[in-house]
Amino acid sequence: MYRTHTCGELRKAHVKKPATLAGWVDTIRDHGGVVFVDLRDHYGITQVVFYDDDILKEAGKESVISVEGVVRERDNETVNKRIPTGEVELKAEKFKILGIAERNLPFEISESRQTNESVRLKYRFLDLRNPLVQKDIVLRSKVTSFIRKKMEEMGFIEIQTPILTSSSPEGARDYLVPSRKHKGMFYALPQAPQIFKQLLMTSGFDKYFQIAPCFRDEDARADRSPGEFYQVDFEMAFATQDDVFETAEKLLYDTFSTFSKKKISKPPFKRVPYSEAMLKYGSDKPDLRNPLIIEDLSDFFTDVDFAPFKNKPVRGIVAPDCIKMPKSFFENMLEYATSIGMKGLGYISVSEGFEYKGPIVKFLTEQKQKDLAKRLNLKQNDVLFFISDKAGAVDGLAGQIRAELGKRLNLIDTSAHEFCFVTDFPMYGVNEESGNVEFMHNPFSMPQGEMQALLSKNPLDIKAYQYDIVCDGVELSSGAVRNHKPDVMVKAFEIAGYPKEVIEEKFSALYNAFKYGAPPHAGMAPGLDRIVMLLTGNESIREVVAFPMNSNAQDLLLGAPGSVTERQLRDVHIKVR
RNA sequence: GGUCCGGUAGUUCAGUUGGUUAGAACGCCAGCCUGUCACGCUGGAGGUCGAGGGUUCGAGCCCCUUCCGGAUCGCCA
Repeated sequence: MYRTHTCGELRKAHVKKPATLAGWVDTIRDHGGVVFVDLRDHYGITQVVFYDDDILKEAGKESVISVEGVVRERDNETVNKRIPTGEVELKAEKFKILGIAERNLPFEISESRQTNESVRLKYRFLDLRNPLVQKDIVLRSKVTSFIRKKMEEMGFIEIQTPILTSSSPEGARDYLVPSRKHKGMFYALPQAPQIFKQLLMTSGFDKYFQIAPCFRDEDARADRSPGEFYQVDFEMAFATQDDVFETAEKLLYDTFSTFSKKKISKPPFKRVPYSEAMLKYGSDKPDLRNPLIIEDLSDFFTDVDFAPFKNKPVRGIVAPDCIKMPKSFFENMLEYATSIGMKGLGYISVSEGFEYKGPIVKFLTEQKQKDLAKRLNLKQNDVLFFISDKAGAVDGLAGQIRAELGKRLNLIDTSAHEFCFVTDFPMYGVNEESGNVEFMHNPFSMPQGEMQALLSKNPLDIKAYQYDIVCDGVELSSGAVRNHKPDVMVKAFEIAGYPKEVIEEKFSALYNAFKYGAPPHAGMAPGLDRIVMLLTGNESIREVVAFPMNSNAQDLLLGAPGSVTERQLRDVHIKVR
């Protein structure tokens, strides 16, 4: 028998009883004649006492041992209040080495999080021994299990969809798998189970979900794994956008309030139309914990003789109490503005006695100053920042300034999680290079107004039943009410410049299925990795993945991607140039 | 593919204006130590300063090329 108890288990009640523990040697404190060993396993740490200081010569730190002994109460002065087992210790009588560890570890286990990431990933099995690293993976498991139960409670059934499939209508680059039996043909790994879940709806399943692996061959970011990630993918038949929102609210509110100590925004989550999000927050994934709001001041400057702003899109952000900030704050903000491509960052500060100061003031008449104060409800000690650029860029820049001001002025309430739905995404947009009308997002979303809108409206004015769920400025997922009507689909594609044949060829499965009677359906797919990332407060998504690839899409532990044999290549009819 | 930041001991980092034998902490090794809990004390080993080239009497430091890592834009819901 390797153990009778785990290393997190022994308490005062076990005193004087025999026990056998097994685990990793965490630290050794050798006092000559008495040796203290912290023995660590998945469940915790227990102190083991040896009275022979030669006994551990063989097994150094991180070796795996099994120790038989008697549980003993610790003296008052020697109780360790920092660990749950700290009131007792195991007096060792016999021990066995189960797995010896090399002496020169690549890093100290307890400090692995401070170690260079490529070293951590190469020795991920050691990194994961760090309880602080392991606990995030454990939390992920609990969250996954909770979500599964929650979805089932709400009447969803989990169905696995194929991993070896063909390309899906998402816009990313596919991972391709060459076919052995069909020379020159390829499978694709699913970017999402999009088509399959819509086919399930057409097949008569009512509420589907899946903790689904998704594969996209695109570059990584801090909050985006390269290659693969998991979505809580769900779809509902006979459902409206509001039905989906209600489900998402229940799922996310319950999950977050169960696993986070922070304040969670209560359902119903705020609905922010896309156009409003872009104007007020300068982003389609606004962080609502940031109280700053962007104001459109373009019309205000039409009669002001200041060339950089006159007849240009102008945005303003009022930063309360910002006047107290030192000169360096304004210099640093200007530096930041320049670094994101702005030509400058004008501002007006409202100092004592409502006196306006700042580089822009001299261009404003007294009346204009009054108008501005009234319009923006300016208060003493406010600073008003101006952002101006061409129409396509100004919102994004204002959004970045808003985020940066929020951060530097410490305005973001980090004790809360704020959810919102961004709704009413435009169906179409204009490609800046070609000038052509294109699908802005998923081409399979239902246009608002359906056929009538497609026939009568300017394509650029047509909105889609397409939405995102955003938490703290992190996009968790997008979703949509799907277009389940073949004729509307044909027309929608026609507007984006695709003939009917394109649908028939590239998306034949869905198109054909819908010809045999499809229910209206809608869904979304919150990213599991991002949910866990928010819940654990990690900046990097790699902290919540057991075996993540590095940002260059390599698995440093197993060595993927790696080369294969000539034979393997021949089997799948591949010749590498 | 572009931009920015970085690469010095096993790990995390310091390294002055270009100037003697490149340092610290932790880890490792040896010795001492019977109540520590990140034990302590004494001593020791450990370096292709990412690689290549250049400037110079002299390069960790300056220049060029290149490789690697991270962030970010493009890309991606």
